[in-house]
Order: sequence, then structure tokens, then C-alpha cells
Amino acid sequence: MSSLDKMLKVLDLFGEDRMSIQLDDVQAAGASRATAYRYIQSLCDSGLLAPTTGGSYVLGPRIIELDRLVRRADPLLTRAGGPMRDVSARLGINMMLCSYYGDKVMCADIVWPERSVPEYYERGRPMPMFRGAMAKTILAHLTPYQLRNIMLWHGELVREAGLGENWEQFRSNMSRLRRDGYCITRGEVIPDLVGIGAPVFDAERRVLGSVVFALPEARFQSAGKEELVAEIKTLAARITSAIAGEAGVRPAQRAARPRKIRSPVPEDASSVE
Amino acid sequence: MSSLDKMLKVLDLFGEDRMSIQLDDVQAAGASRATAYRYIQSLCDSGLLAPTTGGSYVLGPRIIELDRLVRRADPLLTRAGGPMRDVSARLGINMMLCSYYGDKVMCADIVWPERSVPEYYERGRPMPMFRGAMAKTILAHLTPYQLRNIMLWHGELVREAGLGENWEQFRSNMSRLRRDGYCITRGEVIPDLVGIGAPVFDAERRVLGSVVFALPEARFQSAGKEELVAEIKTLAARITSAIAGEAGVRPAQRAARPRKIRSPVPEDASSVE
DNA sequence: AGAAATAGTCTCATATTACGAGAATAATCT
DNA sequence: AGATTATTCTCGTAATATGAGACTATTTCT
Repeated sequence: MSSLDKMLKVLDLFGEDRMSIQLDDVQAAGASRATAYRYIQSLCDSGLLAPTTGGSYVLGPRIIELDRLVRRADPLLTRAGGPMRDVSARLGINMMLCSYYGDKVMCADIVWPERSVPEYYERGRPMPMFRGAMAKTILAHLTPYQLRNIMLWHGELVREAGLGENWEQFRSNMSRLRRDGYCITRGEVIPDLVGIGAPVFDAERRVLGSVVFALPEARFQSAGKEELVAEIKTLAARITSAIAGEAGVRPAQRAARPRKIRSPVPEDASSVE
Repeated sequence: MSSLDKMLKVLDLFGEDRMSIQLDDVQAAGASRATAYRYIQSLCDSGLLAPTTGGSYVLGPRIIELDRLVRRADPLLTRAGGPMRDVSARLGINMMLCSYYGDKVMCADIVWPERSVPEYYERGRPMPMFRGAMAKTILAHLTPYQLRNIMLWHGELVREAGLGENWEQFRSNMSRLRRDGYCITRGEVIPDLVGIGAPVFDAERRVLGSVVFALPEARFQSAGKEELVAEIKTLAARITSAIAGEAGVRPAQRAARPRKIRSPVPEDASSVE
């Protein structure tokens, strides 16, 4: 592992529970005092970290600044807000927007009018890759290459999630979801919550993410599946055309963007380094 | 400059206008093709960058994830929201919350009920360090050391901002603002907008940031300065006690946290390296 | 489907520079 | 003001970042 990676791993020290780190924490992660300071210094200079009192460091202003840029630049976020709020106002259904980043699915936005349902989701919360309508909807629309790689490197998880015992099954399951144009899951992320998702694409029909309704089992039963599916499909289509209609940034280039999900030995997650 | 710094400077390529970068951009910033890929690779592995199609890269999911951690951890943000919305509901005044990060002032939150006023501010938007009530309020409450360093390294900017021609004047100006407990500026950031700010402190009475009302000159005139000042002071005090009252994280440590604003030669910003 | 083209990775020798230990400095606490 | 602790600096050594180019992988085009 290069020093660059080691330095960036300092950021991994932060988590739900740990909002500030100290010199010791960096040293414990394997670095001499001087090197720990050097890493911290570079990260502070870049604004990713910020010093506070007592020799502890917190995440810095650059994070917030960069997040703003992401919010401004993300076509999903900028184009989905309107349509989502429209539908929310009309139907009063909780829904969220999920973004896909090569090897991560994340909640990008939520509209949560039904306050009686606990608000588990939240912008920035990482989502499981193989469970829930948000993830499956996206998975289904990945390219064949990406799907094959996922089966190769995360086969065990795919099987656990019941997405198929082998490549053929996985492929055909995904294919079916794709043809349906929607995905319904029940309690896969949160008990009693039904997820109804549909995919959002960019101008080149590559999947960008998904919108999903999240409602309690009871309300799902009374509302009627067909209507909800029609609604989510329409919503997703509206967002997609809002994005694609944007005369904006033309890629101008062709070419590759794999997603190696890097791991030298497929199927073996036990070797940490 | 170390390779760490060089790698992190890749993040600086992003900006309001530039939402994706390419290999060339990194190479142009001074790196061979291999090195450029190495930097990109490390940044992608850490999630700070994410590959898209056509060989371009965008800011990655880790940014969003980390911003969420910042939002959750920032006492300013978590404790100020309630009081700010209370006051907003009662007075219908636009206001914002500013955070201070050693060498940067940033907008952390806004409440903007008065929609007729353009919403220039936004979470994550960097703010000028020497102009506007949000900045000056914070400046005034920095420690003597910090103030002295600022005068040393940013003297010219201090003079330009009319904060004092020399250390004595600067010091006494800041001292006065501190005694007042509030700061009013007129059109220093946005024409016609009056800013009325008050400082927010942590449990150790260190300045964390500021809350400021932002209203058009006309409304400021009719509302009456005294009342607004009283309101902002009360609001800031409420937030401060909400933060200080928090039995939460005890620093447990003493010790230093300067703010070198690093630059080997004071007053000389011309030397880039 | 398959082939051409482009994106991304790997190899290897060399020189840059990251590293570690301790001294010097800067900032707070008493 | 002085003691204490956090942070930076110095410097020789060894590790490793670097650059050029070959190689692989993925995508788009046919």
C-alpha cells in the first residue's frame, strides 16, 4: 500500500461513533509520530481535516465545500427534486432517491411526508448493494460486464441475497427486473417497509440511480400495487427525461469505464491486504 | 511539496464550473500519465473520486458520506437548527449559521423564509474571511494569538477591509466588536443586504461560529436596530447554552491548537511554493 | 455477435523523497 | 510570567514514488 493510500485511510478512522481523531489514532493505524503528523498536516492543508483543541482533529471544511459541489453537479439530485416533491404532494408517500457510484449505492435525497414512519434514510447514508428495491433496481440495469464482475467478485453475497445461485440465474433474474421496469421488495432493509423502485437513466440510457417509494406493508396493501408501480415508473421516467433533455454536458468521448471492484482473488474476501 | 499534497491537489481541480476531471487535467497539474493514474486510483479507492464514462472522474460517494458525518457531529449544526427555526417562524427573518474552521468561514445552514430576497447563501459556500457580519463576528472572538497571526499574514487584507491600519487599530476594533457582542455590516457581501451577527461559543467559550440575520436595507430601517440586535444576541446565547449544556464530549486534554495559516514569509503571498 | 479503439494497469530501473528519532518551536495552562 | 504539551523542523538513510512503455480490459462500432 502506498503512502497515498495510507494517508487517505486516516479518513476511514471517522465513523458514526467517532467524530474526532487524535494523533494516537493515526499512529495506531501504523505510522510513526512524525509520519502521523505529516499525514495530518497534508490533510489539514487540503481542508479535509481541521484541527480543534486538545490535539484532536475533525473533518474539515473542504468536505462541506465538496459536498456542495456534488449537490450542484449531480444531475440526479438537481433534476429529481421537483418531480419527487410533486408526487409527494399529491400522494403523500415517502420516497427516496438513490445514487449509484460504481461500487456503492447511496441515499441521495429523501422526501418523507408520512412522518409516522421512522426516518431511517438520510442523504449520505450508505445502502446495502444487494438488498432493497433501491439497490436491485440499479443492479438490474448495470451492463453485462458489470454484472458478470459482480457475480465473480461478490458471488457469495449475490447468493445470500437470493439473486441467483449462479451466473445464469443471476443474469435472468436481473433481466426480468429490467423488463419489468420496476422492483418491489418487502422488509429487506427495514422490517415492515415495502420498497417500490424504478430506474433513472442519463441521456445515454446508463443507469444513474433509482427512485423508490417506501411504505408500510399495510398501506401498500390498501394502495394497490398496480397504481403504485405506475406512479413510480412515471416519476422515474419524468426524472430521466428531465436529465436527458438537459442539453448540457456532452461526453464527447467514448471508451471505457469498467468497475473492477478491485480484489485480486475473486470470491475471496478474507485476504485483507 | 510532497506527493501527498500533490495528490490532494487533484481535488482542487473541481469547482463551480468544473464538475468532472479527466486524466489530462491531472497530468496538466504536473504528473506523468502513470502518476496521474496512480493519484486517481488512490482517490477512487478511497471513494473521494468516482469514475464515470469516457475517462472522466467526478467527486465520489465518500464525500457525501463524510459530509453526513460532519452534519451529525457538528454541534453548531445540530443545536442551532431548532432555535433558528423558532426565531424564523416568529419574525420571518432570513438568517444563516456560519462555521469557523481555523482558516475558513463557511455557511453551515440557512433559514430563508423571506423568499423575495435572493438566496445567495447555501450550505458549503465559502465566505469571505474579512467581510460581512458572519466573518467579523467570528474574527472578533479569536484568541489574541490568532488575531496577531492574521495581522501578520493577512495584514493587507485586514487593511483593505478597513479593520485597522496596524495591529493596534485591528486589536482595538476587534476588542470593541467583542464588547458589543454583535456586529452589523451593510452590503459588504451582497449589495443592499444588512448583516446582523452574534457569536456562538462552545463550553470553553471558544468561538465556534456565528448566527446572522440578513435583511434588505429597507426592512432593517423599519424593524429597528435595537430589537434586531437583542434578538440575534438572544438567539446566539440560546444556541451557545444548548451546546455548552450538552454533557457530551469532554476534551479531557488541554494543549495547543494554533492556526499557522502557514506561509513561510509573512505578508508575501506571491511565492507560490 | 466480433474487432478496433481507448481506458486503465503493470513492470522495472532510477532517483526522489518519505521515514524515524530527537531537537527546536509555538501555544496553552497554571 | 513559566511550565507543559502539541506541533514543526533537521538530517541521514532506506524505502518507494516516478516515468516510459508494454500489456490488459472494456467499450463502442460494425
